Amino acid sequence: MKSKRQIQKETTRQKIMDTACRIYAKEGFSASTARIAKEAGVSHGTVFAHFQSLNDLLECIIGEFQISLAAEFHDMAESSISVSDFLDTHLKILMEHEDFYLRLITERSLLPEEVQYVYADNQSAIAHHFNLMMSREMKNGTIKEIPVHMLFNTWLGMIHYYLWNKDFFSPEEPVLARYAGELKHTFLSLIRK
Amino acid sequence: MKSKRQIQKETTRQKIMDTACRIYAKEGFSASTARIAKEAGVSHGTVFAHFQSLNDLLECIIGEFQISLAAEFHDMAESSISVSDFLDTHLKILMEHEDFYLRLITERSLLPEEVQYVYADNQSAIAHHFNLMMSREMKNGTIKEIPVHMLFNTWLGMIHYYLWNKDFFSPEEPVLARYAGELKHTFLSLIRK
Amino acid sequence: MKSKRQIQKETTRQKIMDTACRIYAKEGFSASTARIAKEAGVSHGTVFAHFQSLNDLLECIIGEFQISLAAEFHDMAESSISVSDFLDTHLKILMEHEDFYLRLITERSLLPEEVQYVYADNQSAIAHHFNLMMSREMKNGTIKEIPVHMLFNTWLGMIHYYLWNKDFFSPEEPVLARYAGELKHTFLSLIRK
Amino acid sequence: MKSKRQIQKETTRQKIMDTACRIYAKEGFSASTARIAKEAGVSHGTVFAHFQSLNDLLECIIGEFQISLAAEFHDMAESSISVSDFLDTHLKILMEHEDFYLRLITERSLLPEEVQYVYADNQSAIAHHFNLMMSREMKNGTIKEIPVHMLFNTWLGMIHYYLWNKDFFSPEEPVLARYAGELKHTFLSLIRK
DNA sequence: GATGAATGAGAATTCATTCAT
DNA sequence: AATGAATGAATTCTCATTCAT
Repeated sequence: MKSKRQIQKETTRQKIMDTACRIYAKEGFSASTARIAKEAGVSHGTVFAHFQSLNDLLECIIGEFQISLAAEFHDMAESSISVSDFLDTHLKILMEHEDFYLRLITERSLLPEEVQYVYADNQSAIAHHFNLMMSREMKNGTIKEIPVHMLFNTWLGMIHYYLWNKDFFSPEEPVLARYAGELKHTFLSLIRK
Repeated sequence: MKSKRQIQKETTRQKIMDTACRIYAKEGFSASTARIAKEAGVSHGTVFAHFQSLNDLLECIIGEFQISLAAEFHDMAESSISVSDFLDTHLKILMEHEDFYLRLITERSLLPEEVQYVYADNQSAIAHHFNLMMSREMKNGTIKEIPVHMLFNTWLGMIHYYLWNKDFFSPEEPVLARYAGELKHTFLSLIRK
Repeated sequence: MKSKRQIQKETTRQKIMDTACRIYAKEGFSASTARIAKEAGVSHGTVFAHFQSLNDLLECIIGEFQISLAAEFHDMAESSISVSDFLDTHLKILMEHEDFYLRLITERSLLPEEVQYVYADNQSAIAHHFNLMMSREMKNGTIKEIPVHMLFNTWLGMIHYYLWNKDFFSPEEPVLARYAGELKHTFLSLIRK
Repeated sequence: MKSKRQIQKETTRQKIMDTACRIYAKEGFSASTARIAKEAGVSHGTVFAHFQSLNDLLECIIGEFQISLAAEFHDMAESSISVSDFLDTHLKILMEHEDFYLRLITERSLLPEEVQYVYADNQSAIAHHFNLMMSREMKNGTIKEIPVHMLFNTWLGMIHYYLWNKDFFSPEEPVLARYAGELKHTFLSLIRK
């Protein structure tokens, strides 16, 4: 059982992470630690009482995000049998985290190196599921014979392209929700024999 | 006819732009104005004598870049008849400017909003050429019946995906040169009936 | 008789002081209170439960150090008859505490004013012994007729000079151990008629 | 001939250095750059426009100080023939810079390493003059046969001891002025046969 | 037109100290 | 008595921008 103080600590830490996450999602990773502290309702020093450095904060936030994504993807892999289901679920998961995911892919270069590895690891987990499924379909002869990694890159490329150009495609509302159908349909048309 | 002074002014302006362009391509858009001035061999103040602000400088540089890209694309459109040729030329043009183009798409969030419109405008010029060609091919029945704008987004999505993940795909040497063949081949396989 | 709680309190207090002393000797007085608490195995707050402030801690530590030095000097005074013995013992005592003593004299400016008085008091105790002995020798006609306080200042000046320039004279190993003989010999040569 | 701006620049730089020097002499090297800027009547940023970093400022200030001391010592070496003259001049030079010199020797450990070499270099220049003179005297048989480097260390040890204990010996007025005579007399008595 | 010294508003980070638990 | 999370002022340093020369 946790003591009151442990709970308080965890609460504060989570408050900082949530606030940072929200601000990063809304305005990007260049938000200052002072800004985050203020918005989280804690002192500037408190941020550094919980995180060694800004990099550490970023690592934790992005790590947590990736872990939660990975968990969702894992569940997805179990349940989704058809390619169509898979793409639906993939899009659905990304849609639920669109803002933050968008920042992650558009501002990746601003982030410390360590964080980027976390990202890469996670992507390859998804790729693995994707590839297994596509290989199966290919054997069944329902889709074209194209190296599976290229199929994955094409699919993710399409999604990222829409996210990346969100302000062009859908400045106000979420892009993925709006174009999910079209994306999936196009991809399926492309891979179909 | 231009006075000597006007020529001098133009020369200085171009020197600043060229230097900034080179530095941005090499090290990203976080390079400081002082750094650019020094490398261009002019005083720090001169940068602001020619450009109202850093944003203005960025706008000009990126605008110029897009215009030059657009010009190259225009020439391309004339000469390239087949889809295969078109993709080759598109890749070739991007390959020639890979460094700067990569910075442009990976660090876009650092750039002022105004710049982003410039970018969009240009992309649609390319899209126009692309769409014309694809429509023609579709009529000829050589490729699948898929909305042309989706084909364009898929193609550009693939290219950007490789650029954006350069550090994963090809950290040392240019990505596009290395994967141009695979990209083109995959795309052609996908759109073929 | 002390209650268990009082004993515990005293133990903790001493643990903090010992740890601080060790850290200060090794790394200087800029060590943080958090660092000391951690190394002592107590919470950061505990340091301030035992000492009103950092200054208070420093005062206590340095006070204790001086008292222990004074006690050792007192014993020395009893047993050492000749000047040569006296100098030997003086050096021996300082050698045993070289690290902390060195920090004390090289980083004195970081210390609170109050501490500096503690230091002064102790030095005069040593001076007293020194002076008694030198006066006796002077009467015996074995050494030059020079005001005893000047002899003391010369002697201590020499020692401090070597400590203060330790990084020049003997960066790795203890300075005093290395130069004790030379120091003593020189001083004796100087005061001899 | 210097332009107005060059003069202005030099003036500002010197103003910062002079102010820093004054503050350091009065209050020690822990004075903040903001404090120095304010007192010098310039913006905080200006300090860093003239000096790359705090370390750089310190290096410049201490370097300049040592150079000026070295110059004075050099002149001294020419003119002072007797040991007595030498000691007088040495004391006189130090007396003229007592405050800063005192900070330099009492807070040396707080200073960046690079600075410490500057200090060491200068000391050895003085030592060289001192040793030449003492060797000569020793040959003449007017003083005791003691290794010259030990004589130097004893002399400098005495001076530093008085400076270091200034608050004990002479808290209000300069120490060296007050004790110069006694210091010189004692040293001469000690080295005389 | 070009200069470059000066600006000052931030940035991340540290640390002695407090106080509710 | 001991805890340790929270504080916030202070630190060095960066950088786009201005303006007198």
